[in-house]
Amino acid sequence: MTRFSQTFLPTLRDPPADAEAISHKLMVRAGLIRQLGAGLWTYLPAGWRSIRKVEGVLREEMEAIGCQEMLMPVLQPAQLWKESGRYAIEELFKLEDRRGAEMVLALTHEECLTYHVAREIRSYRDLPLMLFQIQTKERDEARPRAGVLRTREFTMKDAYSFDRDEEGLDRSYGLQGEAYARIFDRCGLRWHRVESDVGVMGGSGAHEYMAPCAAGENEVALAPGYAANVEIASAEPQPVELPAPLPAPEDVSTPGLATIDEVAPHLGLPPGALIKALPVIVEGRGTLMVLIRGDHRLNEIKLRNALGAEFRLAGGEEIEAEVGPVGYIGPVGAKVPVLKDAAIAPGAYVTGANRLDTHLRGVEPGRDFEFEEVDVRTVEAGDIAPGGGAIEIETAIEIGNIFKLGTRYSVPLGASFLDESGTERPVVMGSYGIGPARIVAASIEQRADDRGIVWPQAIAPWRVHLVALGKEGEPEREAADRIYEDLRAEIGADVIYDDRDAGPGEKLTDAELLGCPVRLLIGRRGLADGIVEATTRADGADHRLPVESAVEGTLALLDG
RNA sequence: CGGGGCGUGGCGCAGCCUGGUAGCGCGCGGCCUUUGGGUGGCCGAGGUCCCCGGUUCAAAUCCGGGCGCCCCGACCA
Repeated sequence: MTRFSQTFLPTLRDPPADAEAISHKLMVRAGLIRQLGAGLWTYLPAGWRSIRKVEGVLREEMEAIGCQEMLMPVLQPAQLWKESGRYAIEELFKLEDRRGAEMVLALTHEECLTYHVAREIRSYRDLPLMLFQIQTKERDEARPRAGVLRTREFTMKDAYSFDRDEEGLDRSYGLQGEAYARIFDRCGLRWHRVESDVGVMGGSGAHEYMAPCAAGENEVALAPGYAANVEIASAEPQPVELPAPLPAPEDVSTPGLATIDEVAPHLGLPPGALIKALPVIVEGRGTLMVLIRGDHRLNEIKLRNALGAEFRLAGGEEIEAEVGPVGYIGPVGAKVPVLKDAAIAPGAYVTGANRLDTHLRGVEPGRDFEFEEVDVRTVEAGDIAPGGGAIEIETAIEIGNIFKLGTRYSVPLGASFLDESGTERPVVMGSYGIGPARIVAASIEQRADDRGIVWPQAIAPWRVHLVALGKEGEPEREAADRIYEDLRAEIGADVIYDDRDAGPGEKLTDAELLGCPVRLLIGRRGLADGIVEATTRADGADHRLPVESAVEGTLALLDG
C-alpha cells in the first residue's frame, strides 16, 4: 500500500534555513529524513526505503564473495577496548551501567569480532573467514555536519577478513575490492578508488572509495593512472624561476617583513624562490626544522608518516627559545636538525637569517646547510603525478574504505591459530567499511538538478511515481487506480501512487522533488488520446504509452 | 577545541536597537472555487517568544548564567 495520501512523506517547499549541502536540503525537503539533534537523524519511510535498497545491494555483493552476515552488539564492555588500546579515542562514547561497570558504544567492531574469533578459531583449517554485519555505529564526532554526511550515529556495513598470512589477506582484500566496485557501480555513483593513509597504527595498505561532489570533506588527487587522497599524495612540483646563484649567502635587510607574502614582493621574487622554515616538536625527538618551498603547503599527515611519530607545530615562545626570531628563522647555522622537502630543487633561495629583520639570499641546500630529505608537502593541481599526467584535485565524499589491518587487533586480543607445523600464529586481518547513508547522500549530490533528486533505479525509494490528476471519482482517477493495481502486481511496493486531491502543480513538483526514475502521468488530456504519459526523471524524456499496455511500457522503461 | 551566527505557531522570517497590543508569507482545518505546473476567495485553529535567574509597575525586547542548533577551522583509528 503506497498511496501518497496515506504515506508519511512530508515534503517541504523550502529547505531548512541552516542547510548548506544539496543532499541535506533535498533529503529534508523530499521527506526522506528529519533531524533529532546534532548529528542525529531519523529516516522517514521514503528515506529508509532507499537505505534498505542500498543494504540489499551490499548483502548481495558480500554474499557473492563468500562473506557471511552476522550481528554484534553496539553496547560493549570497556575492557575489550582497553585491551586493544582504543579506549582513549575521544570519539568513543563511554558510559556506565547501573552497577558501575564501564561500557562503551562501539565505533566499529574489530574488538568484538576479534574477541569471538580468538575463542573459536584454532586451526589453519578454520581460515580464511570473511564476516560482515550492517549495524549501528556510534561516534562522538567533534563536528557533525551536512545532514547525513557526518553524523554521530549511523549504520555501516562492516566486513572483516581473517587469514593465515599476508597472501591470504591480499586475496581477501582483492575480493572485497571487486565487490566494492560492483556495489558502487550498481548504486550509480561516480567514484574513485584512492590510496589512503594507514595512520600511525600501521597496517600494510588501505584504500578509500571516494565519490566526487561539492559537499565532500576530502580532497583526492587524480591523474591518468593515479588516484590518491591528498593526505598522502605525492607528485613532481611545478618549477619555479630562481634568481642567479651567488658565491655565498648574502644578508638582505627585511625590517618588519616576517612572512613569505611580505618578503617575496619586497625582493621582487616569486614566493617559490623563498624557503619556509617550520619548527616542529616531535614526540621523542625534540625540535626539528622542516623546510617547505615558499609557495607550498605542509602536509601534516605526510610529515607524521615521514617522522613515524606524532608532532606539533612549535609555538612562538618555543621558536624564540630554541630556534630563532619568529619570522626570520632559516636552515643556515640552525641549532636544530633540518628536514628539507623534496620539492625544493637545487638552486639559490631566500631564507631567514636567524637574526631579526634579516633574510639571506643565495642560500643553496647542501652547500650552505645540511639536511635530511623528506616528501612532506601537499600536492597541488597541475603537479605531475607518478604516471606522468597532470594532477587534478577534486573534493569527494568517502563512501567506503578497505584496510589491511594485519595483526593490529589479533595480537592484543589473542586471535591466533596453529599452522600445519603446529606453530601458533596471529590471524592476519582486514576490515572493510561502507556507509549506506553516504551512498544515498553522494548519489543525490552527484545527480540532483534544480528540481530535486534524480535517483538511480537501484536505490530509488520507489521506481515508479504514478501521478493521477483530477480528484477522487473522476475518470482519470479510475484509470490510475487500475494501472496502479496492475503495476503493483508486477513490481510490488516499488510504485508510489499520488492519489491526493491536490492541484497538478503540487503533485508534479513533488514528483520531481522526490525524483523517482519513472513518472507516469494520467490526466484527461492523455486519456482522450488513450495514453498515459511516462517521463524518465534522469533525461526528462517523454514517452506516450497506450493505456492498455501502460504497465508493459513502464516495465520496458525500467529495466532498460 | 578555536572563530562566527542563530534560537519567536509545522516551515521561512519580521518585531528586540528605543520595554507596554506577538505580526507576515507559506503550510494546516472548514466551506466555495479551480484541476495539465504549488488556482482564487471567505472563515478558522495554532505560539511556555530555548531555559533559569535578575532589573522593572511592566521583559520576546535590557542584564547575568545555562542549553540547543548551524557554518568556517582543528579533529575524524
